[in-house]
Amino acid sequence: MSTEALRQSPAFPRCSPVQHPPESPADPLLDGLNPPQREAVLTTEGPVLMLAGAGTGKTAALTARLAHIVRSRLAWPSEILCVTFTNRAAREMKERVRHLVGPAVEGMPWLGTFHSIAAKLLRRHAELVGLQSNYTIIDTDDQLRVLKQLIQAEGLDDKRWPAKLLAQCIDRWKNKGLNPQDLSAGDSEAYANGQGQKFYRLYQDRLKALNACDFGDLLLHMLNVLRTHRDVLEQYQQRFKYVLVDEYQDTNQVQYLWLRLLAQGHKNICVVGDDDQSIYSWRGAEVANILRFEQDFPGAKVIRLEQNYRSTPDILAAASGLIDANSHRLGKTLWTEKNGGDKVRVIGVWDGPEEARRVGEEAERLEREGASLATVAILVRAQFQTREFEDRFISIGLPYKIVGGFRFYERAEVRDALAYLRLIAQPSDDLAFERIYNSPKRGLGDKTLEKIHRHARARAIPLSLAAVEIVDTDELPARARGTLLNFMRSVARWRDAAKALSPAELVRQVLEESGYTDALQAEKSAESAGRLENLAELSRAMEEYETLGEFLEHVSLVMDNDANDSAEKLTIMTIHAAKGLEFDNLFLVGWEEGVFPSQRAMDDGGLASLEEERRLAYVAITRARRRCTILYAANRRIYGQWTSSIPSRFIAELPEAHIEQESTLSGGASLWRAQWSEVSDPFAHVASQPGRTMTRGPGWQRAAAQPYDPAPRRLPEATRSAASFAARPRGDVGVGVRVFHEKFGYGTITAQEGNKLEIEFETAGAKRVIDSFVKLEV
DNA sequence: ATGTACCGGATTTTT
DNA sequence: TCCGGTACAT
Repeated sequence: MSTEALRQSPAFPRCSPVQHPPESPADPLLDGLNPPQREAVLTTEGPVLMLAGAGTGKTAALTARLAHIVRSRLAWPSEILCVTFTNRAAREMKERVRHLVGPAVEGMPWLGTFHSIAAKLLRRHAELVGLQSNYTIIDTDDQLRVLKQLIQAEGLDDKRWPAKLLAQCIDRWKNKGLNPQDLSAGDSEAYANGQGQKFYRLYQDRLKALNACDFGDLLLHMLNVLRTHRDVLEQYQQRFKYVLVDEYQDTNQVQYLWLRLLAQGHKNICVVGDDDQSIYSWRGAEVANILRFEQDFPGAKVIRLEQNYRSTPDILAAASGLIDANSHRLGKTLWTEKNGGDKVRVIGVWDGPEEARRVGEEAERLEREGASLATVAILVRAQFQTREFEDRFISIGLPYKIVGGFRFYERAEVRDALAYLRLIAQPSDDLAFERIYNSPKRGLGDKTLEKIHRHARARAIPLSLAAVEIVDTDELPARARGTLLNFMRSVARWRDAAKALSPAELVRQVLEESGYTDALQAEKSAESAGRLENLAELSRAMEEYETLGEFLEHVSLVMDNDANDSAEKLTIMTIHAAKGLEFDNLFLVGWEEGVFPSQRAMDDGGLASLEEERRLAYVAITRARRRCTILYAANRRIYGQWTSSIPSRFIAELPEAHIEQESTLSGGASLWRAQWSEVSDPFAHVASQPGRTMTRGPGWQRAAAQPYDPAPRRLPEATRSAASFAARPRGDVGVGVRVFHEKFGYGTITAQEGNKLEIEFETAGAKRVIDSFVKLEV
C-alpha cells in the first residue's frame, strides 16, 4: 500500500497533493502529510490532543496514526480502542485503515461508535448489572412508551408531566453518569415536584424486567461495571494499549469518565477535536472536556492542524472572521496555500419562495456549466426549511435528496417488522408485543390488551405468554379469543421457522403470513408504495446476517440510510447533519434573526447558545470548497404566520473584504420588473392569505400598488428554466391519464405543456410536475 | 374497534 | 400551517 494509492483512494478525496517534500521517505505512510500531521502520527506514547480545524486532514492523520501503530507492531489491531460518534465516521475510518494496512489485518474489533463498543462490552458483562447478555436495545420511541405507562400507573397526569420531559431528564442524568441513587434532591426537582428520582428508579427497574437497555444505559451500565469491578477494569486497561477518540469536543460526561478509566492503563490516549465545531451541547456534549484535556492528562502533547486543504482563501477568511466573535476559544489560525476563488456571496431576497427560486436557478446554472448536482448542497438550520425547496424543485424538476429526518429504522413499517422479529427472538419483549399485536389491524383493541396486561401482572409473566394462557380461559369474548389464538399460533410457528430459516427469509414469511404486506397493498396510497419498498429493502439488508440476534443488534445501533442512492442529486440537509462533509457549491439559506440564530436557542440559552449558533454558522461556511452563497429573506412564513425579518447578525459579522453583497430588494426597478415577469401575480400568495398580519413597509406598498395582468395563467413562467434542458414531452402520458407520483400519490393529468404536467392529485390536490417524475398506473 | 373532529405544539439529533 | 394526540361518535 503506497501513499499514491492512499491519495487516490476514493476514501481520501479531500487532501490536495503533497505540500512538502517528505522528510523521511523511508516511511511511505508519512508522504503527503504535513509536519504537524506527521507529529500526530509519530507521537504514539503518552496523551496527545490534536486540535484539528475544519478541513485540515484530521481523519487522514488519525488513520495514518492507526496504521502506523499496527505496522510498527506497537500493538495488535485488537489492542486499539478507537471511538467515533457516528456510524458514518466509524465506517469511513475502517475503510481507510483497510486501505493503509491491507486486508490481511482483520477489521479492528474495537473500532466503532461509543454505543456499539459499549454494547459489545456489555454483552460480555451483562450479568454484573442484572441483565442477560441477550438484552434488547430500545430506542426513543419505546422509551417514551415505557415512561408514559409508568407515569400513568403512578396516577400522574401525563399532560402536566409529559413523558418527553422525563425522558429528557433521564437522558441528561445518564449523560452525566448519574444512577438513580446518585441524584441530589435538586436534580430530582426537575420532574413532577421532586419525583424525578422515583421515576428514574422505576424506569430502570422496568427496563431490567424487560431485559432491555436504552441508548444511555449502554454507556452508563458499562461505566458502572468498570467502576465497581476492578478485575474487569484492569483487564481492559491492559488490553487497550492505545486509545483514539474522534470529535472529542462532542463527548459528554459518561463518555469522558469511561475514556478516563480505560486510558489509565497505558495512558496512550489521543483525542482529536475542534472546539469551534462543538455544536451538540444541547444533547449533553461538554466542550469543557476538550478545554481541560491538558489538566486531565498531564504532560499531554498538543498538536495543532491549521493548514486547510478544503476551502478557498475568501471562504476560509469569512469563516474565521465570524468565529472570532466567540470568546473562550482554544484558538487556531487556519491558513491555506490555495489562491483565487470567489468571495462569499450574500444575497437578500424578498421572501422564502424567492429564496427557493433563486437557489434553484443557481443550481441549474451550475449544472449547465458542467458541475454535477452531487457537488451542490443547501444547508438549513432546521428541518422545516427544507419544504420550500422541495416544493420548488419538484415543480421545476430538479433532482434533489433530503438527508436526515427519519432514519430508515425509525420508520413505522420498519419498526413494526422489527417488532415482529424481536417478539420471535425474545418472548419477554413486551414492547414489541404491544406494538404489533394489532398491527396490521386484526380487531384486537385496548380492552383485550388490558386484560392480557392484568393477567401478565398477576402471574408475573411476559405479555406474549399471558396472551397464550388467556385464550384458554373465558376472560375474552369469543371473537377476540379466536383472533388472539390465531395470532399466537402464528408467533409460535414463526419461532419454529426461525430455527430453520435465514433472517431474511423469516422476515419475508412473517410479513406475508401476518397480513402486513396485504394490508399495505390494499391501501394503495403514495406512502404505502414507499413502505412496501422499505420493507423489501429491509429484507434485502438482512441477507448478510446469519442469525436474528446479530441482525437485531446491528439494526438498533448501526443501521442508517446513508446508502441512500448515488444518483446525481442536489443535497438538502441541516447544518448539523453536514458536519464532517464538504461540497464544492454550497448554499446557506435562511440567515435571518430568529431562524439562524434560532429564536429558541437564544430564548433559553443566552450567550452560550448564541455562541453555539455561531459555531454552527462556522461549521456551515467551512463545508464549502469553492463557492459559498448565503441567502436571507425579508419576509418568511413561519408556522403559517407571515413575519418580516432582518438579516442575521452573523452576516454583519462576516469580514467585508471577503464577501460580496447583492439584494433583489434594493436593486431598483429593473430587479422588481424581473420579478414581475416570473409570475403573473407575485402577490397572489399574499392577497390570498386572509388574516395575514404582517406589517407592510413602504417598499411593499409601492410594489403591491403596481398593476398586474390578471389574465388567466396557464403554466407559469417560473417553470421555464427547467424546460430548457428537458423539454421533450413523454409520449405515453396525456390529459386524463391517471398516474402515480412518488411524493403525491395517484392523480389525473389535467393539462400538459411540453414535459410539464398539471395534475389533480387525489390527496395532495393540484400540482405541477415534470413528466419524468410520474409513473403510469400499473 | 375504528373512524372523525378539535386542540396544542412546533430546533438542532446520534445511538 | 401542519402534524399528532386525544376525545368522542359510529
